[in-house]
Amino acid sequence: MSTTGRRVGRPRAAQRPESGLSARDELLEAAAELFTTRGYAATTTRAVAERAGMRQATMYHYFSGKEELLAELLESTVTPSLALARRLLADDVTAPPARLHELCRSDVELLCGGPHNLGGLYLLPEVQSEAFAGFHQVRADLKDAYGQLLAATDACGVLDKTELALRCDLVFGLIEGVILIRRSDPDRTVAALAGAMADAALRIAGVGSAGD
Amino acid sequence: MSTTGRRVGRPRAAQRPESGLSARDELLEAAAELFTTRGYAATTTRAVAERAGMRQATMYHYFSGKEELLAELLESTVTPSLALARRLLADDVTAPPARLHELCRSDVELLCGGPHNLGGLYLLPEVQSEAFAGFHQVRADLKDAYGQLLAATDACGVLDKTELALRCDLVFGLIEGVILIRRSDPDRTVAALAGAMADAALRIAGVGSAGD
DNA sequence: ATTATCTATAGATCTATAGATAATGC
DNA sequence: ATTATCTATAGATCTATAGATAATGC
Repeated sequence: MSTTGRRVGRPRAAQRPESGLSARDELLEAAAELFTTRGYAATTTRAVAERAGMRQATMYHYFSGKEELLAELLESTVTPSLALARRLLADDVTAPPARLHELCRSDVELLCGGPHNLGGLYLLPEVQSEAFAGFHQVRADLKDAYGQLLAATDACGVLDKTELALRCDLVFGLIEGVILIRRSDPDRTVAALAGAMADAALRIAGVGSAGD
Repeated sequence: MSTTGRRVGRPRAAQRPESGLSARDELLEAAAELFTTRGYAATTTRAVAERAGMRQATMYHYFSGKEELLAELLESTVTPSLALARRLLADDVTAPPARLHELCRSDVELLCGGPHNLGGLYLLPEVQSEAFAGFHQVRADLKDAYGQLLAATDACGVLDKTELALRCDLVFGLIEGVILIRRSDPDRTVAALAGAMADAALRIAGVGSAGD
């Protein structure tokens, strides 16, 4: 029974109060802050490790390098959204527009939720590389879910395939655009913004009431 | 009268066909490509210079460093839009919704126009630094112009100040979001997208016809 | 003389590995 | 014995400057 936080292994050189996180999570947390504020390439492995409370070389005990840190952070931004989208797709009780609204709303909340505008990581040019195929796959699945809900929303089948794809791009772009809004105006009330964006998404989808 | 391209100064080590651009513009062009595809911090001064056809040290004859290159590229993405916005604000013939529509449409065209998704540079975390105050000022002015056109569009004065500010954020966010759309789907027909986004912007503004 | 370029390089990094060390666990 | 950490460092950069050089201009 370890009452104090004494752990296996050589003690750290710079002792700090216990964060409660595992060393691995301390590194992810540090990387999230530094990558989002200074940029990925501009952040050194030393900066990440030291902010996490350990020496540079120790990082390699947990990650093979910066790239692995980024890949893990990226996936954490889309995985919860995809899980929600799958739940909403399976829901055959709620009307499609309400489900689309809910997906948009929660997605905005998730993207704005954490302390570090993690969504902004996806804007890094480096992310286009194939090293992040896992992330791109999850994101593509998420977008596909948007497309399915959009199609369901257009119950009468007014829109053809091309038009649906265009609206999907617009809605998905609007929602991901919240990353830019959050960046230029970080102290916004998230709940209000999320609701307004979901309303806007429905208007773009073509089911918004004319004068709400 | 110089029929050949013989110029003052020591000749370049690696001779290439005349690009027609000044050395300064060759550097900006090279930087635009590399910054947008590989990222700012990941791009070395050597990479920029060599792609522009000169040696690394020569770059310092034209720019004080990478930062100055980025600052100049950034401003080039918003200055034309602001000029257009000012023209539209001064136009007292065209109806406000049509002017807002035109601003959105051209803005999308400008952001998607060049060969290099230059708008994407604005997503770089480094840009938040004060070194780019000039760019941020122009962008703020542009957003302000959007706000004024939006207010004019709401002729009856249905929306209060807060609601107008929110819609301005949404519209501006939607338009800038085209950067993300372009990145994930680079081969899109720009004209169609620009029209669709301008339509979507008007719907968000609250003046879209219900069933178009 | 002026200019645009070059070559060379000092100094400052940064990454990733090798190998030592100081805990706990058995 | 196992583990988490440390220290030290080789090798590979990258930036920015100093100073030389090869054109044109007068």
